[in-house]
Amino acid sequence: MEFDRPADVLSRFLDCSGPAASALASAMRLRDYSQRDFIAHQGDGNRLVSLILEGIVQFQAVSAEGQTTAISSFGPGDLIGGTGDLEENAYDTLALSRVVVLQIDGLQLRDLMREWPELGVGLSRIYSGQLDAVLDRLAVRVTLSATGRFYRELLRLAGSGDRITPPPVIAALALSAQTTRETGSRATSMLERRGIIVRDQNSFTIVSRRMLEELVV
Amino acid sequence: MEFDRPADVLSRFLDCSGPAASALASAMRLRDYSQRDFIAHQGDGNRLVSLILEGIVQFQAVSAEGQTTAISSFGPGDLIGGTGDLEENAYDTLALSRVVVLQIDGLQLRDLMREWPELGVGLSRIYSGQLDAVLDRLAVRVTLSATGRFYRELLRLAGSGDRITPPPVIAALALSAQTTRETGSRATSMLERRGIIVRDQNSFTIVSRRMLEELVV
DNA sequence: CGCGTCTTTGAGAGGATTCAACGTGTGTGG
DNA sequence: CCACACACGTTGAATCCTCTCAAAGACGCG
Repeated sequence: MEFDRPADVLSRFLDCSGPAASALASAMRLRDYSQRDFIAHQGDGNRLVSLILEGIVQFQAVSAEGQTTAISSFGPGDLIGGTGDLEENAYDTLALSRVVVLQIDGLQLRDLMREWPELGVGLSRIYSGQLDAVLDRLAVRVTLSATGRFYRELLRLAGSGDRITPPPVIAALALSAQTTRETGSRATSMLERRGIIVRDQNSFTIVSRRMLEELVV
Repeated sequence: MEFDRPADVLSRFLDCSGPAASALASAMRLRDYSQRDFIAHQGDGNRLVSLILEGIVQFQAVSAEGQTTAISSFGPGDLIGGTGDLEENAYDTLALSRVVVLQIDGLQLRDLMREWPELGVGLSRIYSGQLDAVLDRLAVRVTLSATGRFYRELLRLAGSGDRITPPPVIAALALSAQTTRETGSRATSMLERRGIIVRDQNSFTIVSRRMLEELVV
């Protein structure tokens, strides 16, 4: 991916014409972050708009007591930062892996959109998709129990298959289910005791998908 | 507002030219809902995109045990429904007051955007604003305590003034702070006991805004 | 080998919800 | 006009879900 010209990448992600993509590309700067870099901090203004080309970006909030919880994570094709209207973020933005983005100032993007309206088409599609995803996540957070969310993430990870290789990292799964390692570990061993899953050295097999699905409450 | 021509309203909300607004307006249907009407149910597909002209729309999730929690609420200028990509909503959409919307099928909107790219500019601005708002709300949900969220909603309701008339409905406030009536009531009477607010028959006065703000944790 | 990360399990604490009961006001239908 | 249902508010008590703290072992890496 990083060998493509930025304009091509933009044209693909935003589904826009060559000239528009070129104009935008020349206004954006390529930037990369290594794993665990902070892209933005809680309290920063988010004037900068970044289009993720590669890697996973996670938003996480730290509560008053200091524990951090993952709010949401985004990948290639997603936009982070945005309006520039909002005063500041209520969360940290960090790179979960090596991350490559194209960045532009929010106001400058707005100006460019006036010149190349078609850019808005792709942007609105992306934003709308992210909005749906986040709303869904919020609904799940409110509706489901901690273990329920954990099981749900497990099912999502398994996809349509029943085997997960390599075995998932409990801590990471728990974090993305917005709970703690310990809760994840307890939930997993409960599944194992009940025979709903089988674990071995290098894989994770769902024996009874139905039973697992019933635990998502 | 309802006396304006739809095209004018659209032009204002989407910040687009007259012709584009007219084209869009002729493809959208005006529709209104009375208070407490369901606009969409949990599990429905959301092919339909609605632009809110008037009224407040609330998304609420019902958990397995049956209690409902408000996820987010939107007002005039906001968009509900969306991509059409997502299979189904994880929440109910209901009218909190009388609501007037302009509706269009999501796919049809996509076609129109191909013809009038400038529509995307306004749409992306709206979506991006909503995304920020929802992310903020998610962060708050994860970070703050139940009473903290309640106090925060109270401050938001008060705006820059110190007096709220008519006095807010505790139950509604609690719901929008994603907690229960009881917790809201307890939080309120605590404020009163400590002299941070004063309540009478028909108003609600914040005596010490600073102290109230300190309780938002 | 030491270090850091991951996992596991137990015990404890705390926050928030749930259940229950009661008083109040409002609107509706007989 | 009155009885009644219904939503709201208040308070107490109990419960339960999660998180925190703690400790210990396994594993991979430099």
